[in-house]
Amino acid sequence: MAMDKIFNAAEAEGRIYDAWEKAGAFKAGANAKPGAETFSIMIPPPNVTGSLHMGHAFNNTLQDILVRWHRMRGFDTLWQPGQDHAGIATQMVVERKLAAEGQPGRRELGREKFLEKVWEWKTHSGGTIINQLKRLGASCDWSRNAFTMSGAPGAPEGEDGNFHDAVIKVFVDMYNKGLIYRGKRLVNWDPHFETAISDLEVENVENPGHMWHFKYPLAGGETYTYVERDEDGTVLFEEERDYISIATTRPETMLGDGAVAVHPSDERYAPIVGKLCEIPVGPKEHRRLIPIITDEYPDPDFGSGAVKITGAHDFNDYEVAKRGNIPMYRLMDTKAHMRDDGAPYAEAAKRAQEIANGADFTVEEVDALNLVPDHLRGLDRFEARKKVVEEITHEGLAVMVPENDPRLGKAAHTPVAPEEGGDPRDESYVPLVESKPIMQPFGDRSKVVIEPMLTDQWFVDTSKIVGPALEAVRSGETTIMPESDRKVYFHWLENIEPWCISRQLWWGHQIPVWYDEDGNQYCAASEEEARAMAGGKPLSRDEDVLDTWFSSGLWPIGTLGWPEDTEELKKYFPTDVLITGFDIIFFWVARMMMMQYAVVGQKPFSHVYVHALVRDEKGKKMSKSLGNVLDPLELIDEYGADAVRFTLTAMAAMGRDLKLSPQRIAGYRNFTTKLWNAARFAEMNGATGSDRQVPQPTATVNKWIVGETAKVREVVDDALAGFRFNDAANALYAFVWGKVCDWYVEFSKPLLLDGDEATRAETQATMAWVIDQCLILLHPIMPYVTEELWGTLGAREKMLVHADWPTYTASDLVDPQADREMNWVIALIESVRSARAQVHVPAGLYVPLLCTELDDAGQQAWDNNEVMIKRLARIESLSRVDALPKGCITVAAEGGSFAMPVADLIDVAEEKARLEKTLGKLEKELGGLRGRLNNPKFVASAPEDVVEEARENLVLREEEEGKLRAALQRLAELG
RNA sequence: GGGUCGUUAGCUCAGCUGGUAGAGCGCUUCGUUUACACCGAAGAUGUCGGGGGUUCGAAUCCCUCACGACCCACCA
Repeated sequence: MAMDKIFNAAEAEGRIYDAWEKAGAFKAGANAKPGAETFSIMIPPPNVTGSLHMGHAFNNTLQDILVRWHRMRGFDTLWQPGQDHAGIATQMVVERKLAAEGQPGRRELGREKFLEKVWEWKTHSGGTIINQLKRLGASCDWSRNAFTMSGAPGAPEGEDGNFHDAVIKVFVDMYNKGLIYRGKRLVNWDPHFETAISDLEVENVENPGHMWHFKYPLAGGETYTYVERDEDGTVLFEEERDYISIATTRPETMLGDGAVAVHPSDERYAPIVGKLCEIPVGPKEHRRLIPIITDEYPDPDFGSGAVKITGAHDFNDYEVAKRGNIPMYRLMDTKAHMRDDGAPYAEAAKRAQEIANGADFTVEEVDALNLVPDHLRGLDRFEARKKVVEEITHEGLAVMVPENDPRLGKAAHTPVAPEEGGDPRDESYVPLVESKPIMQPFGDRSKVVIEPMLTDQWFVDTSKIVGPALEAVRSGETTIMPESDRKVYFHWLENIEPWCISRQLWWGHQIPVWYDEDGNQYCAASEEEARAMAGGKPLSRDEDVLDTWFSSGLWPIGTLGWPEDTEELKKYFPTDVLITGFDIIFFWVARMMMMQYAVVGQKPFSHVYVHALVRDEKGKKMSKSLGNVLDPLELIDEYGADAVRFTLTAMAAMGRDLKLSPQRIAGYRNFTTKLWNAARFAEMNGATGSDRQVPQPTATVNKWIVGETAKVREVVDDALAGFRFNDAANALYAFVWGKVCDWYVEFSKPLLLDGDEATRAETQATMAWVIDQCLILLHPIMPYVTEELWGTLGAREKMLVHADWPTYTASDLVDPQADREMNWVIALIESVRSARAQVHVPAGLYVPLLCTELDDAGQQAWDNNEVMIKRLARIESLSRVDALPKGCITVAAEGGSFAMPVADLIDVAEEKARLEKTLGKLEKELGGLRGRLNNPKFVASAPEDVVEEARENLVLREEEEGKLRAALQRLAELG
């Protein structure tokens, strides 16, 4: 049956993938040689909510290449797939779905019912990305597909793995070792999802904002002399003040101030340190007084040099408050609305005043106090901010400056006229509100401003487990590529902060800690155990679940059955390579390193290959909001999975962003077509069904291509071994297109069509073998076309996916004689074609070739390859002559001089120009060579082979130069 | 503010441990020769960001400047 002219990817891909799966081709250990080494890769588990994007396509293509390559080489290979339960993302998706369907919401359903809904959703919609990965051609062992919530309470049938057991066991063990603790800390609070999140889940974004300046009046109307001096102590400014000036970007938090801090060395405020000042907001009759304290934190050169301390709503203030035993008043609820609980303001303020005056207090008591004035209670924090600013300004306690004060910036704001007070000096004074960019923290999923919040959370004491993770990379036990990411890894781990692992969500691994009535903790793998520990006291379980990354941190062991001592764990752990994007080095890579060492005392993987981000053709990050997203599935539909994979591979140079354009993919789709047609040519000429033996041909071309094949095999193996995926892809592209298609197929035509029986048979066998080698070597990158051709071109014992990867070497198969000869032939053909084209000899015209001199090697090369040269260079005949007739175009070859007598065809001036141009280039080269060789220092200090090479080069170039000059000479005689 | 990376042909990028610059796309001219027009043949284009230095020799190593990107960070 005749083959089509192109590969029908859309038709073939599904069929081929099914065949692979049916054959169990991807199963762990499939195609392993007896006693083989193992090779294992853990897939970075995509979120169950995820769908395949370009980053996944890239990431998984690279993994698949390594996996297929090892599997073909006979390793005992495992590519472990699975999904992550993705706490926040999944809970969000299900809640949205419930809302869209008009079903009862999460809170109405209650925890248990809601979780049922999540599992339901997971069962029906959680497999999307698996099918998408299959379309890419990912050869994961799907029979082992894992899920980070498998085996959790409430998990339905089919989700009965033991990942949950692993997570719980790790928590309990770490708790017992003192590596996990609970405490009231200031954490990043996401008011949208109403949960704590870790530092890593916060994105700091610069936005235009304001900084207000307010006056905190001194208690009892006290005054002091405020003096500013320059470095020499000269007085710049001096006035009597009854207030201290405070700058803030968050006026609403003033309600929770516990103190005002100045730097101990700041002489401006020295007279008032230790005194009390008044928070200029809230009901007048209950104005709170707070102490002015000293702390190293305030920078005297920034703003007024005085900082308000709100320990419960700012990370810096929190530290200051801890140092100074300043009460931390929490102002907001879980939605970041101003608190609306507890006693009325007057009562709370009274107690706060006692504390400010020195009364003893506890953290719990302070946290219970609601210092939000009654009329602000329940307001959104931004609403409250507006009100606070208004009230203070109206009262005349904003710092006033002239309208033209540079600090005001360009942004106009309506000055609020003071009802009383204000600055008496000039009516045109306005409140000092600086417009400036402010760094604000946002939740990476909610996109809502994060609120620092004082809450009880669970933490991993990372400082205690970070050591081995650092040491492993320092010592090279685990390597991280590229180097720059290794530095990033170190930098982060060397400055590691405690990891907040509790989330106020429902979808996740619930923390295995129970409390009795007195608040004592019982950490155990089950409620029964906890109860036993508590001596039968009534217990209630901690409501929180664990950060998703806590469980994905256990991915390498959890997917292999730990804590059970499984065969797989013994065989495939530690894994060999982790391939991942730089964006999750901290989230995932670093945590896996820490956790695996903490739990099983071993590295999770030997190599980490960090790849770049896929961007659009303009270098922009692909994002839905920008609308520049390239959907890998659409691209696969249009160009085929092989083209998409090859493109990503060819562009996978380490360390840089990868800008993807459809045009590029089309180019590699053309490459698959090229390969297809080479195979088609082979098939049409009976060059199929290689018997897997390396051919031992006699014809030079055949010897040559066998050697070229061996060379590229070595290049590909070396490249893949070094994770230089692009080098492998480019070498194969150059070989298949540039060597096999451009030359070998062309050379073979006269042999196959007109050669004698033996030559034909030999060429068929060689070509069949070469094409097979192309398919084998390309298979890891382009699995579909290659598998299809493999099946088409012969009856095989095994599918290509399990074909034996070759081990022949260049030193075995390269015939230096054949190599030289073919290079000579190719150079001659190229020279003839070039000369013809430049003087416009009609492309189809066969012309005679004259030869004035030709050495033995050249003669032999000609004789061995005459038919091929004649065909490809369009030569009619070769004759030896003593002198060239007038009007020739000359062609130089190593060891020979050729010419084409085409006097009636050529334009003398054009030919002259051609020769001169060539000569010009040559001369430049000669100049460089002579310059170097005439330099005694070069000859003395350069390595011998370099000098030798230069010498040889010089001889060759000079020979060429001579021929060109002779040709010009003849031309001159003609003209 | 700290860190990392980048600046090479019109575009997108390769160039490992220094030996004198490459690929793909695009462009120009020619071509339908029995694998392929998703093709073939022949071409053109670079003071390798600027400036110093080390070296016989630097796109490649060092210093410096400029521009760009990304990551981290508490300046109220």
